[in-house]
Amino acid sequence: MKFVSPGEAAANTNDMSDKAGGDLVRIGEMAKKYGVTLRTLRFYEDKGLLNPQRDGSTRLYTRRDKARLKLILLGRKVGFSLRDVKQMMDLYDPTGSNTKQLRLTLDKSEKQLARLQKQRALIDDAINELSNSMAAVRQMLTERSAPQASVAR
Amino acid sequence: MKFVSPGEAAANTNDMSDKAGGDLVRIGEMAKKYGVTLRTLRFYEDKGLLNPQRDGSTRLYTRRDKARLKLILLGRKVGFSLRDVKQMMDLYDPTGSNTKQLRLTLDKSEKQLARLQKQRALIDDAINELSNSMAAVRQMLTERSAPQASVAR
DNA sequence: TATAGAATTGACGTAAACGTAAGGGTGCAA
DNA sequence: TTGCACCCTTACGTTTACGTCAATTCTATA
Repeated sequence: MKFVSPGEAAANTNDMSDKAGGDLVRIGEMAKKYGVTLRTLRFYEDKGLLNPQRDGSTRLYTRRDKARLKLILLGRKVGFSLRDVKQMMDLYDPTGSNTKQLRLTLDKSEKQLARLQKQRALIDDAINELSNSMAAVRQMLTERSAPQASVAR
Repeated sequence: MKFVSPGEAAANTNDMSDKAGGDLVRIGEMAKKYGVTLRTLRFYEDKGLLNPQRDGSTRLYTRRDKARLKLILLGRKVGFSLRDVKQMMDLYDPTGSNTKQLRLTLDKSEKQLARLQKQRALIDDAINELSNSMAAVRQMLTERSAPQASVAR
């Protein structure tokens, strides 16, 4: 059974033969499309974040999987753990207002935002400290005619 | 053989009986003084970052060890790996201008500074993205009378 | 002297998100 | 038929800086 020959895959328009939304892609194309490795996609699946169909043993990713992957990548970008992402996504219910999901997401987001701001503060701190000691080191290098070392004493 | 009774340890002024600089402290006090665990101190020693004297099997930290620990903690704070810290400290030579050490330190520092700035940029990015999606989620929560979910589709 | 408070050396465990083989299958073009 | 290009599962390895026992010993003090 054939789905998309690797060559013409990019030229794939809208087939829409399948009710669930056509354009099934295999793992290689999926990976290329989103800049991740095959291992990553399989890993996400293993962790319950993705659930592609199968043709025999071959994974086939649908539009839905792509949407989920986008969310995962966004989550990862803003610093959520995969566990968090999973928790939030698991609450998604196509029928319903998803209030719980949204609330949880908002809650986690607030906490994550706080973490990020803290991290930024730490990094700013580190940058300052580092800049200071760099200045000191430069000092010592320029006046290294006077042999007093004061770094490791 | 007794060194410092845990109680009066804090009231320890300058003994200076030993040529190498007195005020030897054991690991417990050392840890308390610098806010690290015993495990950490032993770990640093294991990695060749510290080299306390011994009284039998008991570690005794000198002024020199304290200075080194301070450096380690500073390095850690600005994001150096322990390996980096060790490399830099290993070049320290009490007799000499330490030009090599200083150059290496400066070199590593520049790279680390670049990494920190990159990280800050990433975090700023993340903060922005997160803020945006939070706004979107809030939107959806306020207008959740209209049951169109658009998060996980 | 009994006991509590330090210290010691091992040595396995942890976290996160994959990397990296190893070994094997399928389909298609030359 | 050979040879790629893909795909699969299983499973150990990686990284960093320690955490967490476990079993034992030392020492000071009441």
